[in-house]
Amino acid sequence: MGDRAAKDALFDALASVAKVLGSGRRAEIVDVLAQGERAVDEIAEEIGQSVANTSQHLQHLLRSGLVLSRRDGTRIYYRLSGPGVAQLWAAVRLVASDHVAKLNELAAAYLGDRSALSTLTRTELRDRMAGGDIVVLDVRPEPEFRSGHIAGAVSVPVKELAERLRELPDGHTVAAYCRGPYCVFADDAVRTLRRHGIPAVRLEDGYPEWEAAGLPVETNVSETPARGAVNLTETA
Amino acid sequence: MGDRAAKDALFDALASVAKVLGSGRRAEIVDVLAQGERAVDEIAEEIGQSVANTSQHLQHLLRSGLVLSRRDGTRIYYRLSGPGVAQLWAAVRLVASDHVAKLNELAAAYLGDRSALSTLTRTELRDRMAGGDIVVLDVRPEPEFRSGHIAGAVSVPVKELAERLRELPDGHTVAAYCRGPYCVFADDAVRTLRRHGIPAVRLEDGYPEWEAAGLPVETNVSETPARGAVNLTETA
DNA sequence: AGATCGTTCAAGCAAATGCTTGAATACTTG
DNA sequence: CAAGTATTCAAGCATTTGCTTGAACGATCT
Repeated sequence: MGDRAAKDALFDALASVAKVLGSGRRAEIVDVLAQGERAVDEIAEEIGQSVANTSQHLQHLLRSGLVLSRRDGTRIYYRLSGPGVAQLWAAVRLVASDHVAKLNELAAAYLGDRSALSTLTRTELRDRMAGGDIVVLDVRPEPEFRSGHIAGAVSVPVKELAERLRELPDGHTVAAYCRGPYCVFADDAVRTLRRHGIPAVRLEDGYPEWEAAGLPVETNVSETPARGAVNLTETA
Repeated sequence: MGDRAAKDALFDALASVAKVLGSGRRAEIVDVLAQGERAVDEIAEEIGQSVANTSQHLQHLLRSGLVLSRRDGTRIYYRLSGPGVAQLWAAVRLVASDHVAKLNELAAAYLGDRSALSTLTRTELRDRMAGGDIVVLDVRPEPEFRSGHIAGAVSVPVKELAERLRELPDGHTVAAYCRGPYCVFADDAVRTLRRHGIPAVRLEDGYPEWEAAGLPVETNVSETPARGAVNLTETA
């Protein structure tokens, strides 16, 4: 014990966790899975990669222990293996935003100019929801809403927002939220709403942070389960 | 804004932080730097690599923003660029210990059998120090002690411990601590002390966790500064 | 100024990585 | 049981990584 080879092997194993997160595509996958479990083809669609490539990344994540999978009927659903993984991803983002030089620039290039969009913190949103004068819109893709959302939120994926504006009640401010600080959905939603004269703000961070903070959430167990018994067998 | 290329670039940048931690040798470096700043040749010695290779890893860490450097006379000292980096490293270790299958096995191979060694938590140690019936030994290499240690601890690097046993006062239990949960120094120290009939326990984690918890520390500013004014110019 | 010490650079090489394409597998459904 | 769908495997490739060796650089000290 205490020899070089064993130490190297141990630290290689510790580092393997970081290594697997050290690919932009896998990071995107983790960002998606932080919203809840998803099937392979959905994930591939989200990250803009081929199904085969996405599957390989998922295998990689699986072998490293960051995700788990289960089969339900014909599809295989992946999920983060625990809350620690989402926390790790948050820690990575925090360090990046503090110390990676070009990050602001890249974020601006992807997110656009956020300066005109006002934001609400989690607690501000909670308080305004208690007041009842605000409509909360979950603008993430529908499966993410289904596997968990802010209690009382309504699902209107940003892609459908423009066509569903008339569903919104008059005379209320709208608060939109999505995956987190590096997600554009809520920004786009707020811009669309404003363009139509509806007062709108964005939740500063996303659903995972809301959930992690212990604020009220709803999970729709009745919608997803699909026909047949849910098979809990791990496919790992 | 919102296009694929920009999103990929953004997530590549976020993932770059994880990527740089995704090498066992760089992880060892971060583990060392979490104790305080060190010069290149010292780090090379600690991680058992050539100076040239260590320097390259440090350049890598520097470019990614995780560490900073400063020159003092003839040597260049590296340090973590902020507390978030140590937190990130802790998050990596936590996920690894929870989810990496073979980790326990590898840890056992490096650390040996810990079952016979009793441990103290941070708060237990703090309370027993208040009682005054315990001697606290910092068994890390001396430079790490010098750049910061538990208030009231005595520096006896584990390499020197066997020859310096007579310095220890009689009739006290000894608590040894080192870098953290994956460090062998305190284990080795406890084993050595026990072998000589001295009651000894190990602090469950290490100095960085003690410091992060806001418990009392001492930093020896007067010893290190070296001749001449400290040059604060970053060499990055 | 020259010698010395600590650090970095440059080139080279074996091994690993990320993606593609096309085939194989495993389950469900008719 | 056969057809269909979702996922994984396998091979191939251009690129990147981690380490080595030997030389170059930069600051200090005589």
